[in-house]
Amino acid sequence: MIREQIRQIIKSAVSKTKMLEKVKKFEFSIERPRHKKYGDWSTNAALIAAPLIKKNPMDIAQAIEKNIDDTKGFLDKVQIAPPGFINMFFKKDWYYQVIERIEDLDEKFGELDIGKGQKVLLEYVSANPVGPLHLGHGRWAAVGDTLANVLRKASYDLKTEFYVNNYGLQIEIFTASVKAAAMEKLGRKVQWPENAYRGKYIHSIAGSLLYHYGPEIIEQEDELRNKAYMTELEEIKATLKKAKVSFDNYFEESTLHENKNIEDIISSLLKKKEAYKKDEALLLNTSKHGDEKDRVLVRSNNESTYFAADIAYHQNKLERGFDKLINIWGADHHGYVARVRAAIIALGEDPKKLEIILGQLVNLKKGSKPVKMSKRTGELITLDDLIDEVGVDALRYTFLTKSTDTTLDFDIDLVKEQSDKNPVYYVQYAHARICSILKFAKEKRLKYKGVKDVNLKLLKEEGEIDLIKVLEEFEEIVEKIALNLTPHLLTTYANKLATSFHYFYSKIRVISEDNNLSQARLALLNTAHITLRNVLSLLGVSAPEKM
RNA sequence: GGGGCUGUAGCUCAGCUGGAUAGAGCAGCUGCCUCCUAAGCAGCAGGCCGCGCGUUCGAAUCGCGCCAGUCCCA
Repeated sequence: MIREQIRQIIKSAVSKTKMLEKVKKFEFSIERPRHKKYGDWSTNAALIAAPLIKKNPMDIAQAIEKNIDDTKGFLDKVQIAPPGFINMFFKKDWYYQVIERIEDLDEKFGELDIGKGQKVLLEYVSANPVGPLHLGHGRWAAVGDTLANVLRKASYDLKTEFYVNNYGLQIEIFTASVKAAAMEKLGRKVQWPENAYRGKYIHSIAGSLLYHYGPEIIEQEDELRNKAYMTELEEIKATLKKAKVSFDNYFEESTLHENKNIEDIISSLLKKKEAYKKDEALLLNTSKHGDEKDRVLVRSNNESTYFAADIAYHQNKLERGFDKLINIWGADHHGYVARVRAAIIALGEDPKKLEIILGQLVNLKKGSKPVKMSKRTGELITLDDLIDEVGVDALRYTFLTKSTDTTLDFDIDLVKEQSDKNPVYYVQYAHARICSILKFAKEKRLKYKGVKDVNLKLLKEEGEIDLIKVLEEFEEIVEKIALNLTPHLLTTYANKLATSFHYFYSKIRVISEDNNLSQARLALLNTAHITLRNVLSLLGVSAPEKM
């Protein structure tokens, strides 16, 4: 990328000054200045150097500037600005090159090789299959899916996974609830379990099971349990599909029990002397590895804990050869992070392989009133309903405008009400406008010849050059997201790109009497089209041809 | 009591691996459609970047302390 090329140029200029020969570590930044008057790129090298060699930063800057060797010839001018910035201005020719490159790369524009050779497993959503997905799940679905798209674009060998919690107390209560609902349907006397799930969906699952398997299913305990949660899991998958989210793998917790993975992990931890007996229970020595206290693996009634299963699960992931495990967890699980990390250390694995994105929660609101989200009250707004109400595009985009670090107030009324003015439409509208111009060109029987046969030098308006500059940033955005796991930067960029395009659109007419100029502008339009399409595709948001 | 996250414009939020005049959307006000879609553009107004101290040539950004909100654990 261009940033590294500039870094090399500055580096060699610095070494030619011979000022920093005695300095061992010299790190400076290459950045895009906020204001145009400071050029296209800028470096603080002189400011960093000043205290190291006790010289005036302006003098150092001047010395560096004199030694800049622009072999590729894309620098128009270099300026020194107080207190010691070196600002570089690029020739327009350099930006014309960007157009050629984008057109050439097309849908590959934005691809990077930074992740090459790294196997990554991204686990997210992982909702218990005992009820429909709700708003909070939707946030992680959108964030996780887009993050996955970006990581793949950055050449990571990525797999996505949904951990299905189909074992344990929750499932038993859920099964008992479905059973009670089924019996009620058959007119039998029912004792609803304590803490029963009471939602409408419980009754519809019961109805569906009775319809497909007859009343006998009620008495077949294992069958009932499996069919019940699998029915719900299918619902979850359908909702995910609606949200345009798909997983490479659904990993069922029960397999860890069936394959004795949990037993194995426990005996191996005992052997390593990481686990110990206390009273009748078995504990893992997590406090030795940074957790605040030791945690129970097996209770005194001889049942293994959820934690034990989770250790086995993570071990399983590592055994599958992943170099990095990324988990997206809701912030309410944050107390869990330390103990899972500790467990990984106890297993003798590298805890750095585990990266956990703790996503803050979503508060659902209707107007100014908070809406309680509980699976058991039965009164809950499902993700499915929500997609119907606001649309996938608006939903995904909205979720991706916020950093995972912020608690999100999601006001249904507001999102519905303002849907016309939602930022997603602003971005999509830019795409529709591009298509509209292309359509108009077609009507005029004006055929774009391809960048090789176009005189790009005709592009010299401010609105044109500025647009190219924004297009060029796309790769940096992909890089930043992949390295920092911050997919929300994509909407910030999408918005910037749309703004730049809308400005271009309002100032510059693409199709005109001047044929050569029209061709040049069609080249630019084409690259804007490619970039916007690629951005929207990473976001999982549709790119409409008209609106 | 301990911990995670947050505190930036009236509202919802970007920016936070330190940079030169702090941004967007919504809400408000003023202009702009005989011309590729006005779901747009241009402009106005709106900010002790929670508070204090520190580090630095330079702090919304880093460190420490405090205050507030939220969630988790006790």
